[in-house]
Amino acid sequence: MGFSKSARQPTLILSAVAARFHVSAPLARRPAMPDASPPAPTPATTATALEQARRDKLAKLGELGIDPWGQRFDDAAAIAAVRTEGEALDQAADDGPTVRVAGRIMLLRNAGRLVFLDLVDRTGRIQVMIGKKQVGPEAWPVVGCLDLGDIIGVEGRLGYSNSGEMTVFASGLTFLTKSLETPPDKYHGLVDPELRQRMRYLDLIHGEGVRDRFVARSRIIAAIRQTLTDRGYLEVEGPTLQETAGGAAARPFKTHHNALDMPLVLRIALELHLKRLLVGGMERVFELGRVYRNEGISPRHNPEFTMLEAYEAYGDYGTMMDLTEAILIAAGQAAGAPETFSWMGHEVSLKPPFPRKRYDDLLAEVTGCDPADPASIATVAARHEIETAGRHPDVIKSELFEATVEKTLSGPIFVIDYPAAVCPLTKRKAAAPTIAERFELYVAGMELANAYTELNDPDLQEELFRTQLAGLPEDESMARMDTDFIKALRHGMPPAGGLGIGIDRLVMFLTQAASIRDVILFPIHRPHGG
RNA sequence: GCCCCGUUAGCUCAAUUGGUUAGAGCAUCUGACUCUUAAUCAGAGGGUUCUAGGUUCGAGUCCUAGACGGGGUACCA
Repeated sequence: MGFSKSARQPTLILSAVAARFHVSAPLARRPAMPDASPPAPTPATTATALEQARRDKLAKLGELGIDPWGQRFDDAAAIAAVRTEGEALDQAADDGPTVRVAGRIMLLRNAGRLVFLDLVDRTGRIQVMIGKKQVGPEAWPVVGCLDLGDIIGVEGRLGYSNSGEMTVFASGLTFLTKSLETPPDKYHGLVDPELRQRMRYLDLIHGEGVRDRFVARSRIIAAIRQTLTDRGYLEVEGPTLQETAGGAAARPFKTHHNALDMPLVLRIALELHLKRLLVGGMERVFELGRVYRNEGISPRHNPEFTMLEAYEAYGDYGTMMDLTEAILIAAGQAAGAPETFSWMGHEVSLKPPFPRKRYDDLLAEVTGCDPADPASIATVAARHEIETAGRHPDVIKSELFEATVEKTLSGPIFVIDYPAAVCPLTKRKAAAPTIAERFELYVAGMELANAYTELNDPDLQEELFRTQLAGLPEDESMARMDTDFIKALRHGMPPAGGLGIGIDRLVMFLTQAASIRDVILFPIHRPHGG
């Protein structure tokens, strides 16, 4: 849908002597609805009593010849820019410039024939004063129709009130949109976390720092894109509907395609298709996209979340460590995060270089076991009530690491060189085949990034898929056989480094949010029962 | 999935050991006010106490089940 010049709001005509309120297109000119039945009568309950008061004002605006749903309103300045302009003014003078702003009425203070209101737009807040004498008795009734939450445009002189508050002294007002619902408590705002998430639009208006956090999210993602494209990466889009959900260990969401009459799953990772593109000669690729995992919900897990994966031919996990550090620094700056701060009970520092520690060394430090000795690991694992019987030593080691080491990692810290058996997509160290060239970046005990020197030996990849699948339900293994992927590897994938970053967790970290739901605009919720 | 906690007016919150007609602020309505700042002042209206059962002379409060949410835990390499 495009915009046409004809839809432009007629220019406000102001007289220096007697300023008038602008009157927009009469309500009567609006096309009648096909079923021109009268508005549904509203029962006299509390809920609609509040709404009815607003509907009465809506009707009154119509009688005054004003469209309560507004039209295009051009040339409004950002309130933040107006405030900057106002800072430079002499507070005592009354010859400030005429400014034009638009926004939502957040506070309304009625002092008889004088009304003060706080107008908010995406950039800031400013006080507006409207006086009966200043606008004349004809236009004054419009002011009586204003409610908290209404959206208006205002034109007037920028100056200061007697009490020193920067103020737009209205000479013209354009009604832009009526709000039929009562806003939340004007002081406390919306507090109930359920309402805040289900009605995020209200949370964005009334919640302290909520909009800032989502602005930061947008800037973080832009900074990541910039960092990668500056390094010659191409952004691509892989399929979200797949036959086999590979690249991670998670239960997928299942769906079905009717025309093809085939089951499909939603992707759980981006990895395997991006690697196909490495085979295809796209030597530096990344994707920023949604993945879906049919798992539990927690302050750190949402069923759909945003992932970055990046692959660089001729690199390795060391290349990706440098890239990860560059991305975090750029994202931190974009979010305006301080260099050091406290988050989730951890003291964290964005000061590079981030420390790098070997997986086995951390395990030895924290648990006192000998990482090279399966018996020693099993003994310590048993003390942490980890099941050891009949399990691969690397799996026990991995569980022990998660149970003991993870929570001690304040970070950001690179944990490097993982036990190979839990890394079926990773290249082994040439000199030590039981060690995989993999790192995870931890912050506040939470995994933020995961990277490998990518396994590009098709025969080994196929073997790892098979052995990992043996005795394991497919849901529980990340090594889901993907013969098409093996076929691609057989054509030759260059040696490469690959990186995955959980964007939601990164945004949590950089905006110091306690829950993933604070950084996802519309996190999942059960429907309310009917 | 399991454990703990919560749900009272549009919003934010009270309500003694189970005891009168469930209160307050904001919001709404009526009135006053041309310099307010969560404006103020005077008055008024507004409730299926999440739902369904139960115990009791009496339930917002106790019990059972359910719904929704928050935290934890399991799962999530």
